[in-house]
Amino acid sequence: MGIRAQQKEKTRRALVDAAFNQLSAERSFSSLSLREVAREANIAPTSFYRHFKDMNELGLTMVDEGGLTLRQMMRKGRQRAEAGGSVIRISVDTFMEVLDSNPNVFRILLHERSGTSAAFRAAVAREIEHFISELAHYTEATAGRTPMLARAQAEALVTLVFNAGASALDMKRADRKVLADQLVMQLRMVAKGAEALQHKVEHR
Amino acid sequence: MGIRAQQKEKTRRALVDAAFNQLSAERSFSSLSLREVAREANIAPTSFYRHFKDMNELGLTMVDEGGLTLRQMMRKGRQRAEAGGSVIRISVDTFMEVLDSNPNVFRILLHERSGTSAAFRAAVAREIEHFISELAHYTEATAGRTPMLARAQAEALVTLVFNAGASALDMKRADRKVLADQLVMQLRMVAKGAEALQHKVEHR
DNA sequence: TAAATTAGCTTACAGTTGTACGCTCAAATG
DNA sequence: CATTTGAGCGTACAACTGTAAGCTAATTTA
Repeated sequence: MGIRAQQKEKTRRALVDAAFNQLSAERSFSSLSLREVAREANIAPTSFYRHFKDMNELGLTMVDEGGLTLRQMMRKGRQRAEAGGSVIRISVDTFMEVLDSNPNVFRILLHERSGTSAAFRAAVAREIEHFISELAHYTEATAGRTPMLARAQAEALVTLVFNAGASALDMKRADRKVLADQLVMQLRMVAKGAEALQHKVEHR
Repeated sequence: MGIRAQQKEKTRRALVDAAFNQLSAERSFSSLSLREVAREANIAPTSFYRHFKDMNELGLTMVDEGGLTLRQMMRKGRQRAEAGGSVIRISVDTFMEVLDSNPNVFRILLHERSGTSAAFRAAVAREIEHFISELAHYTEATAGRTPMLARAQAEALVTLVFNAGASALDMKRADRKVLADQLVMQLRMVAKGAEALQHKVEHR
C-alpha cells in the first residue's frame, strides 16, 4: 500500500475512532455532528467528505464493525463451550466480558437497533440475525426442536440477552453480576419452557 | 377555572399534542427542536417558555402521560382476564390493541427507555416498574413463586412484551398478528420454564 | 374602577450546523 | 522528469438553533 493510501486509511480510522469515543450513556450517534467528529479527529470539517458521503455512511461503517465484534464473540463462546460446562452460563459470561471491553460498540448496536433511521435498524437487525439463526439451528440440532419453536426460542433468548446488555452498560461491576445471574435464570426459563412446549406438541 | 387558566391549559395541550404528532418511526423526541414544536402548536417560539422550562420538561410530561396509558392498559387487561380465558393471550391482545391506538405514546416510552437522558430513562423505568412488580406479585400469589423467581420471570415477560411492541410499531396488521402469536409462545415458554425451575427448588 | 398580572408576540443575537468552492502541495503516474 | 491526482485546508454562506428583552392587551385582583 502506497504512502498516500496508508495516510488516508489512518485518517479514516481516526474518524471512526473519534465517533466511537464520543459515544457514552449521554451521547448517542445520532446526536453527534459531522463537525464534532471532525474536530475530535483533528481534521477540517470539509475533509470529512474525503472519507464518507455523510454521517450516515460513517454510522453504517460503525455498525459493521459492531457486527464483526459480535461474530468474534460467538466464536469465543463456542470455543469455551467445547470445553464443557453450562452453555448458558458460558454464553452469558462471554457476552458480559465482550460488552465490558467494547462498551461503545454495543452502545451503537443497542441504540440504533430501535433508532430513527431505517437503514441503521436494518443493518443492526442483519447483524443480530446471525445470532438468532445460529442459535435456532443449534437448538434444532441438539434438542430436536420444531423450526417454529426453535425460532421463537432463539429470538426470546437474544432479546433477553441484548436487553440485559443495554442495562448492564451503565452498571458497576457488582450490579452487573446480579444482572448476569438473573439473566442466566431467565434464559434457563426459556430453555426449560421450550422443552415443555416441545413435548406437548410431540405427545399428540 | 378562569378564562385565562383555561386558555393557558389549551395552549399547553397544543404543545404536548404537537410534540406527540411529530413523533414517528423516523423522528424521535430528542430530534425535535423547541421551535418545531412551537411552530406545530401555532405559537411563537419564545411563548414555549410560558409552559415548560425547556424541551426536557415537555418530554417528561409526555412520559408521564405514557405511564397513564400503561396503567389504563393494565386495568383493561385485568377486567378482560376476569371473564376467563388464557391470561397470556388476553394480555398480549390488549397490549397490541392499546399499542395500535397510541403508537406515539409507545414510541416515546420505548425509545427513551434506552435514550441518552438519565432523567428520561429513570422516568420510563419508573413507569415500567409498575408493570413488573404487579406481574411479580401476581405470580407469587397465584403460582406460589419464590420472590426471586417471580421477579426474574416478571422482568423476562415485560422485556419480551415491550421488545415485541417496539417491533410491532412499524408493522402492518398481518405481520403484527404473526408477531403476537410468537410473543404468546415466548411468554408461555417463560411461564412453563419458571414453573419447572420452581419445582426444582421445591424438591430439595 | 384602578392597578397588577401574565400569555403571547416581535425583534434581536450569538452560536452551531452542513456543505459549496477553490487552493495547496506531496505522492503517484507514465 | 513532467504531469496528474487527491487529501486536507480555509473561507464563506445560508439555515437553523435556543433564548434574552421588552411590548401589548386582556384578564384578574383589590
